[in-house]
Amino acid sequence: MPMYNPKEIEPRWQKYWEEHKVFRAADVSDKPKYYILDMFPYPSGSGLHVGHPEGYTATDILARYKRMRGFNVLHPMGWDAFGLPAEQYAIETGTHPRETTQKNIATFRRQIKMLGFSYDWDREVDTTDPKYFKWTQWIFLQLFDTWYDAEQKRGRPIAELPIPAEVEAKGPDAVAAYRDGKRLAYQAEVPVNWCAALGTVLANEEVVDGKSERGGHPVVRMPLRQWLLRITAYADRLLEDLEPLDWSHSIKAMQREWIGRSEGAEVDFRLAENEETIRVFTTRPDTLFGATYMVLAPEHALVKRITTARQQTEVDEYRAATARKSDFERTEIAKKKTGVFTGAYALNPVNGKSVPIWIADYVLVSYGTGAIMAVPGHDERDWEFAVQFKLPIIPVVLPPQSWLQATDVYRLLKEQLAESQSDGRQVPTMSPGGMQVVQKATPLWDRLGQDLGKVVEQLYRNHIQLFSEAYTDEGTAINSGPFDGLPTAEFKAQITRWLEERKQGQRKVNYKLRDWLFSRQRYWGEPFPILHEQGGRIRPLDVSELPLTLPELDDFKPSGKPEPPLGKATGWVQVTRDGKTYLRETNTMPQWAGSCWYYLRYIDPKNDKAFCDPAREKYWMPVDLYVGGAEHAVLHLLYARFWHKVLFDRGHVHTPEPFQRLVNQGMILGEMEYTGFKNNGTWVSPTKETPPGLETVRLDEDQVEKSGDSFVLRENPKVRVEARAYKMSKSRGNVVNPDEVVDEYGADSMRLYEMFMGPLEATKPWSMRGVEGVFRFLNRVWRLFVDERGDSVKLSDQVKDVPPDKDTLRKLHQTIKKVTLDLDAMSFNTAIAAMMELSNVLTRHESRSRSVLETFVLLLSPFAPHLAEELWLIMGHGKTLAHEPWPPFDEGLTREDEIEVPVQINGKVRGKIVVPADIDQASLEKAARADDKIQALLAGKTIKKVIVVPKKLVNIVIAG
RNA sequence: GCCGAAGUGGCGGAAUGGCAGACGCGCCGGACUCAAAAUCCGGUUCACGCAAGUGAGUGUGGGUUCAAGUCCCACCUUCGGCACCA
Repeated sequence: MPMYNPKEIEPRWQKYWEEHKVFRAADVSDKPKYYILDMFPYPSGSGLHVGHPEGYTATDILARYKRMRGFNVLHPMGWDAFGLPAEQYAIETGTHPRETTQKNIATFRRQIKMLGFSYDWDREVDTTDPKYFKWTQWIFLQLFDTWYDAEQKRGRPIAELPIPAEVEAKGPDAVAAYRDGKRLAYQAEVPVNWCAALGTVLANEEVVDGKSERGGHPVVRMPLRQWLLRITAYADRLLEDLEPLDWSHSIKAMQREWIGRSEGAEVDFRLAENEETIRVFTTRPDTLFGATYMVLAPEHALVKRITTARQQTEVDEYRAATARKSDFERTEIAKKKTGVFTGAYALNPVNGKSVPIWIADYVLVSYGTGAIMAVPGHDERDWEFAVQFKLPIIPVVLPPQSWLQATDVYRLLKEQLAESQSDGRQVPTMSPGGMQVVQKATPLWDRLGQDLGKVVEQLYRNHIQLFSEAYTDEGTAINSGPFDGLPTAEFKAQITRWLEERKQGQRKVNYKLRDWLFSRQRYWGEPFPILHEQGGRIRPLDVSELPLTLPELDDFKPSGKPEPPLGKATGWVQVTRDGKTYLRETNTMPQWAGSCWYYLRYIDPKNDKAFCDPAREKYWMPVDLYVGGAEHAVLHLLYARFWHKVLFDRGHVHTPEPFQRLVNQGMILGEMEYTGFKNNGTWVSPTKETPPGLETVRLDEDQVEKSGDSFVLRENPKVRVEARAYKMSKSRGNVVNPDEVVDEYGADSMRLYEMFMGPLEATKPWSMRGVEGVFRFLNRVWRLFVDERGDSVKLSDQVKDVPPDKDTLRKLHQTIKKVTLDLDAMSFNTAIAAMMELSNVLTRHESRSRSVLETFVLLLSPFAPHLAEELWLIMGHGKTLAHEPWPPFDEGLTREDEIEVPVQINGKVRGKIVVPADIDQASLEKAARADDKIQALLAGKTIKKVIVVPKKLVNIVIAG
């Protein structure tokens, strides 16, 4: 009974591939290279998830395809194995994270191998392997040894940093401190997100809604000495170099937004009372004349010095309250603005007017200068604040009429006008605000020729308080002294020059991007290769001392204080060098570190002299295609690009960008679920906000039916039910385990289904029935070759050494063409559909041409490699098909002899004609007109126009 | 609120401005079978009709065009990201 048996076939071929090293990438080769990379996984304890193999299958298909197209393909896999869960588990059970990690890696490796991916396993990397993180530490030392030369726009060795004479004069300590302050890896006392439950500091991006991303524990802000990486120095280059990359528009947009470049000016406001100045950043220097107050962030250093005695208590209280709030709370309660007056005043540099200085938590200390000039007329936040605290509002930008006429003021006056013209009756009810508008408008009415537009404009100029919101776009300057009448852009340029001439301001570019908080108070991470001398001097380890491995610990429990657990390893921490005693850095690197450069290590994974051999780097880089989940759209990709640029500046890699093309696979959701709702036992339809406390009932597919736009209960069609697929999660119980799928249908079916579900980049629900569908397809393919009724596995008698008939040959070449073009476009689902069509055609034939079947196997082989290898073997080939040339197609053979062309009358299909494929335009029109049905419909009508699209259609336009 | 992606049969989805629904699932009918499963063949957007057919139809409303799922404008919904960034 030689049935298709993936359980037997698949392990056998996996063993063959491994033993024969079929997928080894040559380090040097005359062939063109193709580097195709997957985002390597974090080997979690729960094993592989069906989401992982989606991207891996896509890249594997392409890797196999590219090999057949004659490329030397680099397709590696590895493990991003440092991470919190293993340490969390160690804290709970005392198991060493290394042990947990190795176990998890073994599971992942087994699961990934079971799917038959063509990885070059000799290149496997593991970020927790000292042979690997030796070079992670080495790259950190490169960052430590680099400063950013803003003039040359590149990172340079710290030894080349010019030391100012006055620093030099203060001695070697001052010079060292100066250097340390310029390095790309530097220490600073920064307010960090301290998570007591995890016993660690989290990066901003690891904090979601004021809670830790992992575990959902509360997070508070506290100042701590930390390592930071000066990624902000590279902000401009990270932005500019994004442009030419072949990445999706949306990922580029997300990165751009994250970097958040904004152009504007820094302006200095002198204090009224003393010599202090407050520097603010603004993107709208053209609104300076409308600055009626200033706001400092509560944490701003100047607050202490400027607060007057009278306001002291209030300010202190406000500052204390702010410090207690997490970032989350600060934004949560953002609906209503809060703040207090400091008692101090500053002088507006453009007109010398005195403006009050407030503090408020809507100003962030970490952006710009931590202080703003408030222009309530033209900034929404300032408007709200000014209304709240009754601060003056001065309009300095005249909005266009289109905006003015969309305001409540305009609408109100218009209504008023209509009322009075109709019967002169008083408007029965009018708000006090409305009354005011009318009252202010009345004297203007006759003076401005009863022009409503002019009246509203005049009201805007003189009574801006009547309006309900700030106008924040560009317009024409008003109330701005000599600058009146200038359009915004021109004004900005002029005022910036004006400020620069008076040394009161300058052009300035700001970024949302912050320096990267690079240290963690954890055990399971790369130790920093840094020694601390008493007195604060730091000394990097020598390259020869790398790798610096982790000390063994008895327990991994956090101290509950911000001190990292490595501090417990006293023997490890104390070091003597050249007779001096040093303390090792006890922070460790974050999980991102290892993943920032792994793609380089794959190129030369065993090198112990360098992170990567330069000649090999030159051959393989950049990565031609990088595939992974969109969750890494910003951080991983931004961090990796940053490290790559530093390595580039320091001459270690030859491309400024690591990943030429990036594709994000979509998420795979659980199976579609139907949910009904019951209230006290009675079925109810869900509403927009379904009240809590309703009983939810999982419904079977045949209990529901479609009615209009929604699904309803079959037994009671008045009751709507919810139909949707959810994210897979343990708690929902809708997780699909690849082991089970492979066990039941085999790896080839799993692979094929993952690709057949829909476009790679789309989010799509899983369906076990769908897996069964592709499994049936593979069974049909098997039966094309093998007679299942025979006693042993051998080629079916129906396969004959005969040339194919014309139709089959055409279908074959059409399929080759379709599959080839679809692979190049990564449209895997339609390529599979094309192969299904071919197999459907072949199934119908009693006898099958051997040459057609051979070509078909080659087409199928990247998708279902095990089955394809087996069939190739059955056809009598002695070795793997992995390096067989990809079948070419003959364009001439794909063409049909006859085609069916629709004939339309006024755009509606009214008939179809069969004509020779190479028919000329005139004959096609003639044939269309000659068709019986068409003639009948045309009888007695006037033809206005005939459109003939060669080989496509004829459209006859008639009158009436 | 802002940015991005997407809305097509019962479901997943397919369609260089040129026959909407390829392919698969599900369902219906038939063949094979004592029967079932598996397999093979046929049908399957909806409405009306015995049928030939007719009409409607790609989130909604407008527009461009001989022709719109596809292009333009406005809006709605869902998903992803960002969110007091001055």
